[in-house]
Amino acid sequence: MALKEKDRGKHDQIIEAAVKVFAKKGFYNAKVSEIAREANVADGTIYLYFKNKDDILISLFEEKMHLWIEHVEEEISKVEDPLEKIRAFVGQHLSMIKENKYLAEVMQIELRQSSKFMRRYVPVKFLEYLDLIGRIIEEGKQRGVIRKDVIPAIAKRAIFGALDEMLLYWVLAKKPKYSMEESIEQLSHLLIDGLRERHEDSDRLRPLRSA
Amino acid sequence: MALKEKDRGKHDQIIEAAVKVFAKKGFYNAKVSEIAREANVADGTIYLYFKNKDDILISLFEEKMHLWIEHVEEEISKVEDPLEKIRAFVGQHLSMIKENKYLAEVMQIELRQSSKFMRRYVPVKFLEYLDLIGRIIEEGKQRGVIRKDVIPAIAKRAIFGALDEMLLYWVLAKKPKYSMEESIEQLSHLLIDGLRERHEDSDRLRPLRSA
DNA sequence: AAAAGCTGAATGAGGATTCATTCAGCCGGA
DNA sequence: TCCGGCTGAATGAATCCTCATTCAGCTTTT
Repeated sequence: MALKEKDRGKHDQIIEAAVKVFAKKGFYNAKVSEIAREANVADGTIYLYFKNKDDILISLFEEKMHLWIEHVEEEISKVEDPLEKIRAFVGQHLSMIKENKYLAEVMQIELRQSSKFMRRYVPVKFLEYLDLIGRIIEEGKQRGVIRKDVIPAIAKRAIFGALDEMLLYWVLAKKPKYSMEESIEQLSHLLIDGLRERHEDSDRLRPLRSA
Repeated sequence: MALKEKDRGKHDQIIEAAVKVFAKKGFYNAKVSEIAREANVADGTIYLYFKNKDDILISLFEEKMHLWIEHVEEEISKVEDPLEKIRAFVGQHLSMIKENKYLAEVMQIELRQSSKFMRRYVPVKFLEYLDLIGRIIEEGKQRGVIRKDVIPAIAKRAIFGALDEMLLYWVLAKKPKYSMEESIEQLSHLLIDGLRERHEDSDRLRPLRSA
């Protein structure tokens, strides 16, 4: 009986270790034997659970992303107003680094590489995540709080990009110059103002919130 | 006497070849011998001009980015209004893929990796590029066309991120669903609306341009 | 004929993957 | 209940292959 890791199975142990090692070294500089060591498992054991090194990374993406999407979806569903959902999404995405620093690092740095150079890999889960933003925008347009001329497919990428670059900043910066809260506020304001429909009536100068 | 490449020197030949090969394969999957072949040069020659493989990539970043910044700076200086400068910047960044597809791909995919995992490398030129946006924002605040509460250091990253993700879309998509022009318009509108100061007077519903 | 520039075959390190071996736990027979 | 045999998960040392880098010699320039 396992003493540590409360025996969630070798598969999970290995994934967990891989997140850590990939985050620290990057995929190409990470040694399989290092992952094995971190997972308290023999080198060979890894090949009982994964086809090869690539497969570890891809499984990691899919599984972790899946959990993350579920989490974010739930948080967002608690909010009514689409524009406030945007704010919530901003908050969630940036908080990824608090929830799971290593995961954020791996997603940040390795996902791009992989989707470009691993021939067969299509980042399904990533697209799903993107679409989460897309759906918020659709809803906002429907309800008349987001401009009719916003194209969700474009806007969702722009929004994701803005968030992701901010997240990258925290991932890389040793000593960040701005607090997370401040950044969430800035980003939300920028995006919400950029998206919102401006009605004839008086809301022009209404503050976004009492803040 | 060189027949092709009109003898701009081996150094440039190698950089040019490296851009192509890195774009196609990614840094880690690119073979030095492949770069040599592409550059019509012997493997060993590369080491007369560069310390090692890493050095090729870093030189490439610095040199190419330098040229790119000069180009963008010039284009932007032609525009007066800071908000229109934002539009110009958006246009320029997205056009990178037309000017130099391979370069765009390398910047997109490899720069992140490198700044995280190459211990000593600080992407000076990248920071310079970011700052270009920062200065536009400062100016806009000064002139009262951009909100006073926008923090340039944060906004510049958000803007860069949004642009870069869009660019990535073109780099990766085989069959893009949206035209470049459309995307430039969408992005500009989103960002300009997000940043602009809204004065008491009537510009609330003034269109961004006749479009 | 030096010097400088270039060449590309040879080297050797590094690391992913393999596979012969071990052994903990289970089953059926006595 | 105890024992011998069996199973397959787990191990990790050995293998094998892939390049980055080197350098002894060749070519071109001055």
